[in-house]
Amino acid sequence: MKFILRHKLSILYGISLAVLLLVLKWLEIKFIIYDHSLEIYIGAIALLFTGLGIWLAIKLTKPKVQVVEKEIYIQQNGDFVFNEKAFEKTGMSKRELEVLELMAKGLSNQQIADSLFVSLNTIKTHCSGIFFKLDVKRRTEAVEAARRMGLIP
Amino acid sequence: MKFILRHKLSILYGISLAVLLLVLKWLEIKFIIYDHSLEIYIGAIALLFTGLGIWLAIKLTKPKVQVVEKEIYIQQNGDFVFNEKAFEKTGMSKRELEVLELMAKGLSNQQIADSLFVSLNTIKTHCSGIFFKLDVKRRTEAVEAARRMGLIP
DNA sequence: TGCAATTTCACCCGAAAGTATGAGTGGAAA
DNA sequence: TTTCCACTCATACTTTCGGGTGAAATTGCA
Repeated sequence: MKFILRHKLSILYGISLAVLLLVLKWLEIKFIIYDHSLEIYIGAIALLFTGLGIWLAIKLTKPKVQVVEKEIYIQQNGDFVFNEKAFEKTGMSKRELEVLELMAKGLSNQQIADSLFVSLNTIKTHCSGIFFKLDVKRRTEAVEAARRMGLIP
Repeated sequence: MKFILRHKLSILYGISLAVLLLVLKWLEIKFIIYDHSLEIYIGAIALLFTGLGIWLAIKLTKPKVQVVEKEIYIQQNGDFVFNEKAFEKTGMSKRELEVLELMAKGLSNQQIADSLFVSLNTIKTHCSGIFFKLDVKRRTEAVEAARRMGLIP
């Protein structure tokens, strides 16, 4: 069933061609026309006008535009205060905090590297430092911990 | 000039018909076919396949997708309230939400699997579903998006 | 100027995450 | 009863992450 739905148009077109051939066969019997050049000629006409129809439809019909509304959720929490004390307690450097913030936004190490114009290896090093200082193992854990400590909103 | 531009399509179609007639005439001379039913038959074929072409084109042309971004503001006042509407809009299942919550706590896929007493592969499948429905690529991104939408605290 | 901390980068390797595809099961709806 | 969907699990593969280690370059401060 899936196959039929997926190839609906191909199948329909195939059927159309089959019908055309049948019509031609019928004509052959009807008029006892054995000159095959007529069949070829009719086929050419059919193709030509199919093309014409497609061209006409494309030119005449207004371009179909499907408007998709994408909702963007924006959180406005002005009540975030950076916990300076907690930050100092971790012993994190400024650069590490920068990386942590980008990490919390969901960026990959490569994206963070590109944002800060440094190499991927550098970001990895910073990550290791962050994980060590926050006493965590994974980036998601780090983000969770940092949020609880008030280092990021 | 204006007239030509305005009636471009009509003119072209007229020309097409004229060409068809000429072709028919040429055939009449060429094959000395005096049976007018053939002309009628060819005309019918032409019309039929023009229609087929139009129908095909209409069916085949994909609507251009235009994404309109709609901003939704959420005010966060201290304590967390679950955004039911946003949740329904994502189309996520209950199970996926469960996985998302554990994910946001910083658990690894294996830990989530152990918590929910299912296999690691199952969690991976759920993760893929979550990422698709939240339109993100990574777990950290998913957590960020879910938090903004008010799905998790 | 010299030292310490920070920042930068590199390489290797294993673990974890994520993709793609297919499939089986049970419950609810049509 | 059939169909649909959520949930489950699997295999195979690619990409990203993170650990370990070492080492330049830079910066800030004594």
